[in-house]
Amino acid sequence: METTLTINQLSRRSGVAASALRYYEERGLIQSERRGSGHRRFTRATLRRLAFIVFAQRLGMSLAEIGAELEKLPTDHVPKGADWSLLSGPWSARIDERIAELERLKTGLAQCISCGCLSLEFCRLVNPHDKAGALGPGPHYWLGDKSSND
Amino acid sequence: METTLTINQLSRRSGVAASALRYYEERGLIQSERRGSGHRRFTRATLRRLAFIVFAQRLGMSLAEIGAELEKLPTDHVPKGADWSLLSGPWSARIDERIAELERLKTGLAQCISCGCLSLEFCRLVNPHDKAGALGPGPHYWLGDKSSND
DNA sequence: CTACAAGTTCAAGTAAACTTGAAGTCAAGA
DNA sequence: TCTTGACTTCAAGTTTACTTGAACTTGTAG
Repeated sequence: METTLTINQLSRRSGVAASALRYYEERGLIQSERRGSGHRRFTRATLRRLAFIVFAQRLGMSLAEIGAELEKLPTDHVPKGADWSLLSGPWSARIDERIAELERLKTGLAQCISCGCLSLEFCRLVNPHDKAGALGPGPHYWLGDKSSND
Repeated sequence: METTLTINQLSRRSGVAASALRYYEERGLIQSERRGSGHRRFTRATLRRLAFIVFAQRLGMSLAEIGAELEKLPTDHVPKGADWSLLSGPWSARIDERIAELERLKTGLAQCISCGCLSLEFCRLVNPHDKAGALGPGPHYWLGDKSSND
């Protein structure tokens, strides 16, 4: 039994389309060795890397951000539990923040939207610490105007 | 004092770019009256509608989905608290689901990814009830292959 | 040896959610 | 009246994350 995987094997095992895998490789998120013919071979460790990528996407991260995170993994050996754990601390915090925001939204939905008090106040709900920024597509900046005098 | 808002006034108050407001109007998410000149005038109620739109986007909904939700509001009068409340029930549930997923992800980050047990198992974390589907961009289907015999 | 499945590259297409630019019209203060 | 600044439309461009198709090569089972 071979210890490496072809692109379609990896695709089947991970659920990520082969075209996406090629794309990820092109973006530097995963790596492969090439056979003489040019065919890719992936190590099984790539499965974990992919799990992390999918995971992070569900958290709303862009591939660019994910790539930056993955660069924190050591390159001198195959990353193991301890290496992944290094990432997981900040990530738990990240998830907690997101959960906290959702809780605020939920409260706001009940109180603020339904009662009719709503206008600019809503911004504090969505983004209480004024860090409008790279939040993906969509309007990025309730609270964008600091000196609102109208 | 005018009771209606120009597009730039609405933009400043909502934090949503004027170009985005035109786009939303084109998509039917908001409405405006037109002056003889063709200039748009928005009612203040539009602010609440916008708040809802931004809110929903933060929950990861597409404009199409948001539009569908907004259609549930009555058109025979300006929606008030009670009307918005009608939407808020299902929405709380929606938020709760999302929070639950994040909790699962958090657990999984600690246990599954970092310990090394990971591969296909991860799917159950991301999508425990096998409803891979329209989850936005990204690989949609850990668990996409029911009959994995390799 | 011959199919045919599986692999390759590269360019172009897609979808969502906007933004930008051009070219022109309208409104308001000095 | 003149001159900005705000507004209009419409077409085209942008970004992210891929997918699709064409044209071609490799690998393998019979």
